[in-house]
Parts: sequence; C-alpha cells; structure tokens
Amino acid sequence: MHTVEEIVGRMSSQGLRVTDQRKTLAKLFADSPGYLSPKDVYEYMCKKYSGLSFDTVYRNLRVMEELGVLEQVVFEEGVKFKLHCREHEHHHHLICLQCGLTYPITYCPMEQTVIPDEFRVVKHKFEVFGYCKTCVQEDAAAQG
Amino acid sequence: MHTVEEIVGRMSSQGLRVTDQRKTLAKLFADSPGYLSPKDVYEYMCKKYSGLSFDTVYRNLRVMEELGVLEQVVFEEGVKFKLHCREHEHHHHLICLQCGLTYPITYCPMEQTVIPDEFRVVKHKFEVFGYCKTCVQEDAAAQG
DNA sequence: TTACGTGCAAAAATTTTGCAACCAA
DNA sequence: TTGGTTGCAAAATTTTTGCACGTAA
Repeated sequence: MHTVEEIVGRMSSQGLRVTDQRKTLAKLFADSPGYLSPKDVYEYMCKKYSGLSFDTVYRNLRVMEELGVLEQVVFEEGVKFKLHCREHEHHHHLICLQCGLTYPITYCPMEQTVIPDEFRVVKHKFEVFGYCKTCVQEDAAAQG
Repeated sequence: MHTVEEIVGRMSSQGLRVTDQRKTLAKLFADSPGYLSPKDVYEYMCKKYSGLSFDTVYRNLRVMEELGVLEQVVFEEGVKFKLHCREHEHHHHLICLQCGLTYPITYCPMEQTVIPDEFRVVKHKFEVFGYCKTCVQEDAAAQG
C-alpha cells in the first residue's frame, strides 16, 4: 500500500517540489481505493483550496503520471487516475462501476490467446467491470 | 461482411431516413477495415459535401451506434467507430495501432478468470493492440 | 404534408498554454 | 536567490444543443 509519505518522498526524490497542494493530492490518492477523474480531484481539492485552478490539477496529474506515481486509464466517461500499482507481477483489474474500487486480477489472458504470426503485439488491455460487494449491498438496501 | 445495402436497409427498417449523406457514411464504414475517429469521418465526408458540419457527423455516428450499426471504442487518443461485428459468438479484438484494422479473437478470458463471490460482473474488455502484417512491412520498408 | 435531418451558430465541456507572481529548497 | 509552482486568462479541442430551413417518405 502507498502511504502519503512514500508518494511525497518519491516525488521529492525525482526533483519535484513538495507543495502543500501536492501533499493533499498524495493524501487523496492514498486514501482512495479506486479511480478518480480530474473533476473528482478538482472538486475534492477545492474544499481546501478556495482559489484552486483546474489547470494546476491537470498539470499535477500529468506530472504524477509521468513520474509513475499515478496510472491513467481511459473510460467511456473520460480519463481517470489512480495510484500506480506497486505489484511487480503483471496483472489486470476488476473495476467497480459505482465507486471505482479496483481489485487485481493475476490471470493474464495473453497466455491463452492465439495471435497470427504476422501481427506484432505491443500491448493489451483486460478489464472486468461490475459492482463491488459494498455497492451491491447499498443498491439492494436502497431498493428496499 | 456488411454491404452498403445491408447497412442502409438496417437503418431504414429502424425508422431512420435514408439521406445521401447517410448512404455515404454507410459506404465509408463498409469499405473501412478498422476504426475511424469522428475527425477521420468528417474529413472523408467533407470531400463530397463541402458545406458539411461537424455536428451532423457526430449526430449520425451517435445514432448509428445507438442502432447497433456501429460500435464505439475508446482509445487513448479518443473515441473511434467501426461497423458492429455481425458474429453472433462473443469475441474480442486484435487492433492495429497504425491502420485501425481489427481481427476477431475467439478466446474469451472470462472463462479462466477467478472473480470474488461478492463482485457482480457486468461487462469486460479484452483488447490486444499492435501492428498488423501490412503496417509492420511498410514500417520495415520505410526504415530501409 | 409532416416529421426527421441538416447547416449554422453558439454553448458547453475538457484540456492546454503563456505569463507574472509566488514559494520551496 | 532561483528555478519550479501556481493562479489567472485565454486559447485550442472536442462534443452538444437550439433553431430555422430542407427533404425523405
């Protein structure tokens, strides 16, 4: 698991300055189990920084992604970010459509996939979407 | 394979009017082996319709996707469209990053994937990206 | 004829860039 | 002090919406 200190330390060691805003960003991602959109991040940050501008959020998300602190995934609804997985083994994700929570999936389908000889594979994407335990329960409760 | 007639007929049978522009759109997708961005489509259509507006292209792409004529995929560079696969069997895709060409992959990784009991799966995505035979050869030729 | 489709204009939403003031190191 | 960081303003992109006119059925 990533702690705020680890994230901030990583940014610092890579030459970035540790500003209050970046500490808060680190805390946000350290505390979030899943993906956050730039808008989610902006809205959260605004609570603490009244004069916050969207472009700074974007710049920091971009920088943190380039540093390998965050990873970016493109969903139908747009781009989202979460802490980069520390697991060294290659893996994929189970993603909750409601809260954005992710679980790792260790199984990689490429082992079983037959690729035509002439095709040069560069990357692959395997994502499973649905609703996590908590969200299923909440939904059931809401339905009565 | 889809022919222009089949696509147009499908649109017509679903209550859409067959305009000249939509026929051209149908032909474009019938002739394209891979994914096209809204911009690709707009540029192609502009050759024939000088006063064409981007919003009509968007509207038609949207409508055709809702009708199930087109399918939409989100790439890092943005949204793209291609004809919806007619294969009845569930399948995935091998996608060329250069030309957008797609091959079907019959293998579905969900069979082998272990999902936590509490997680309710809604959908999944398995896509393999790389370069097709033609694009690899062209690249090699260009490199000398 | 009539409802759907189109172009035009403008708005909305998202992301990027230049610049001057600010601040961590 | 100094170069990276931020807010502000504005631009660039991408996508959506309202409206009047045009057209397929």
